[in-house]
Amino acid sequence: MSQRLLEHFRSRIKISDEEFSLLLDHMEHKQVKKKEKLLEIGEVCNYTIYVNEGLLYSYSVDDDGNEHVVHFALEDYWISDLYSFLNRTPATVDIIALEDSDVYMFRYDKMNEMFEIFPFINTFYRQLYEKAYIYAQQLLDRALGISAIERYVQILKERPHLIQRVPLHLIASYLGITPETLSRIRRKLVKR
Amino acid sequence: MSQRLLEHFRSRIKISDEEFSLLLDHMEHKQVKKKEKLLEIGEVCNYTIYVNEGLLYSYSVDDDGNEHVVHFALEDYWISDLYSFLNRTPATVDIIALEDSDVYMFRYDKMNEMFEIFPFINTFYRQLYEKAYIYAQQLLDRALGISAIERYVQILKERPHLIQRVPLHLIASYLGITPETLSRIRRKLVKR
DNA sequence: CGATTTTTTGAATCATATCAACGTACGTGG
DNA sequence: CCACGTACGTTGATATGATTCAAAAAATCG
Repeated sequence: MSQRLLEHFRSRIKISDEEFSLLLDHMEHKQVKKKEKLLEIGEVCNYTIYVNEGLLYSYSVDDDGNEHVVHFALEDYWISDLYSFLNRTPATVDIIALEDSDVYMFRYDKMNEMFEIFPFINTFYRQLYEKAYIYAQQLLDRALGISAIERYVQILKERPHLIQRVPLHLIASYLGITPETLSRIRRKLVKR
Repeated sequence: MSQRLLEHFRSRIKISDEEFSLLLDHMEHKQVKKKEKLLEIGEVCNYTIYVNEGLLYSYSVDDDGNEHVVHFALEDYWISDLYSFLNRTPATVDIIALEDSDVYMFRYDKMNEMFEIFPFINTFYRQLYEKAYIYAQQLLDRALGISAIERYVQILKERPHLIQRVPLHLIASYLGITPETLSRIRRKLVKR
């Protein structure tokens, strides 16, 4: 069911049922199995992915081979390697399903066509990226300004579902700390 | 002279001289003196500011009273408190001129009007925020994944002008480290 | 020039990483 | 459906990088 996706668009722009139906024709619908890889480092990213059901995440690998989780996308989130997608350069992240998932995808080839057929998609994406940018800035501000324990508490508050559905070592990686440190933080918090 | 701003638009969208002229009529042009404040924490942010000449920066103040530099905007950059601007909520940053500057500003009241008169502005902003989002993500990835010294080296490489024009304690604040640590990092680097 | 701001230096302390070991849970093939 | 292997989480000891506080040196401003 694409009800969630329709609501998602309607929260930002005016779109009729017919327009939405037409738009859906330009998207791809896919079921992905847990652990399935939707993008591999080095490939050019051809999709922006909307998560209708399930949970995907992306991670980069640094020069020392350390993985670093960049983004978790659960229901109603988008995920992609935007830089690779827009600039047609090799992706710097893997995107992998953490759970069996149901996704809708925009293919790069169709983007420009879409912006012509549906001018309102510009408005939609402008608003989407405004929000994404603001959120990234907030995370950055926190990453630099507050301690690991406070960052964990923030995430507990803001995205509680994440903690329930994601293994702790991935949360640690997302927070930029080691699993050991996260374990110790959690012990401290329980004691309180 | 608004030549730089015209180029700035033309790098993203098609815009005729007349359209640009009309667009300019919807913007405000201002000279600001060094140390002048363009936005104060608590106010609602009414502008997105384009830096034509000079250098502005924004910083937040955390619960412990520590200032944290969020953004440096030199020539051809934009600066604002986007969350405050879009949601009409109190700003969380001050915006201050670090040098005498020359800026063009979009006022909030006129934004919706502008999106109607100039539909291509949606496209422009979409692309602007795509880029801003990507950059913020990169910074975040670095903030969490690499050490202070590597972050400083990165900024040296990517925005060398910044180091030349901005006091080091503000660079330190931007990197999320203390001025003392930055001083020690620089000593190490010189020794190499 | 004097006053203020900026940068540097040193010593003690704190937060987090690292390395190593162990316990637990989990799913997968037999 | 059980047992084994792998993935996940915790704990301890030690090392490292960054902060804090105090002070002095250097640069900049009016």
